[in-house]
Amino acid sequence: MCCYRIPVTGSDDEESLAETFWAVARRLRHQSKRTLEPWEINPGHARALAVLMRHGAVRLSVLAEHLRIAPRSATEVVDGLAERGLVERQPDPVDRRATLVALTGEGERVGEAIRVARAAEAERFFGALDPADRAELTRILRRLRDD
Amino acid sequence: MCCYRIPVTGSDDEESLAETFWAVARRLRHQSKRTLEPWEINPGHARALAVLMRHGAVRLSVLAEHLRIAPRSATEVVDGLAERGLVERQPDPVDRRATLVALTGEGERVGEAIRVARAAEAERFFGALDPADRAELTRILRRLRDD
DNA sequence: GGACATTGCTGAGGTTACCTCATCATGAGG
DNA sequence: CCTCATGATGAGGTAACCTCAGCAATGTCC
Repeated sequence: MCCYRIPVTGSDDEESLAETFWAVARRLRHQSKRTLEPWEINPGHARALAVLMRHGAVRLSVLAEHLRIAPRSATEVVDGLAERGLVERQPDPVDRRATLVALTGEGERVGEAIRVARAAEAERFFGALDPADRAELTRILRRLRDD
Repeated sequence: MCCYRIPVTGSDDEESLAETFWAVARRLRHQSKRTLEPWEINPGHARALAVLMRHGAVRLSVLAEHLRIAPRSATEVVDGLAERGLVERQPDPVDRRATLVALTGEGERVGEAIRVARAAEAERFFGALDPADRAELTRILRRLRDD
């Protein structure tokens, strides 16, 4: 029943703007994953590293806030990174309940390498656009982001 | 160590194009979730409904392909939708191993309602742009999607 | 200077949305 | 027919989240 239909070409593409947007997002996400493969690190861990690179040692709860996850979940992310020797817990000197999460030397090296790889990836991805289009896209996306 | 730094303003926004893109994606995703709330349906189920709306009754394995998930996972999605009375399994007349997944009357009503709500949502979201910008965005995103 | 609520982290255990592998029935080709 | 391939699903696993309860350290208020 119903099935004299064009065979599926591989993906659902209705030509709405939103669909196109998500198709691009999917492509970018896949590329991101590939970028992270050399370090065998997942996007969540990479995000945490990025936060620590930008903000230095922070309390676990602050890290959670940045990552927009529950503090309990941040505990697990930190456990994972600590296992790989990329971060370490330190006592917070001003509040002995709290623990600071800090990058190790190795963590900084890896974090920096990932930052560079990510920048190259973005360059490759958006490099399909000429500078004018890139500027346009930036302007339009900012408007959408800022409502 | 290292912490004479600017306090966090609330979110991580480095001004790269990729970051901006993801910020927009996040906003769109949240809005989508809100759109689906009235039907207490999650994005995965909504996607399945959309596939069925577009293609009619299809084999479970074909549905899985469209959703880009494993057939076994599609079984679960269909279970969920069947529980709510939105789809039903039918024997495939040409292959008794296969089962077709078809929308029920209720499923079609809900699917259509969601389609309309989604269209309105996209209109609201991208309505921040004037028609010229919208056309620009479409053009640029298509290029990024199609490499 | 207790008493008491609050805060920061984490153990225990749950949920969701996926996955793989094994099984079972059916179908298709030699 | 016998064998191999295929479609769905049971069993069981994983990743990344969550909430709730508990413990230790802190802050507050009389």
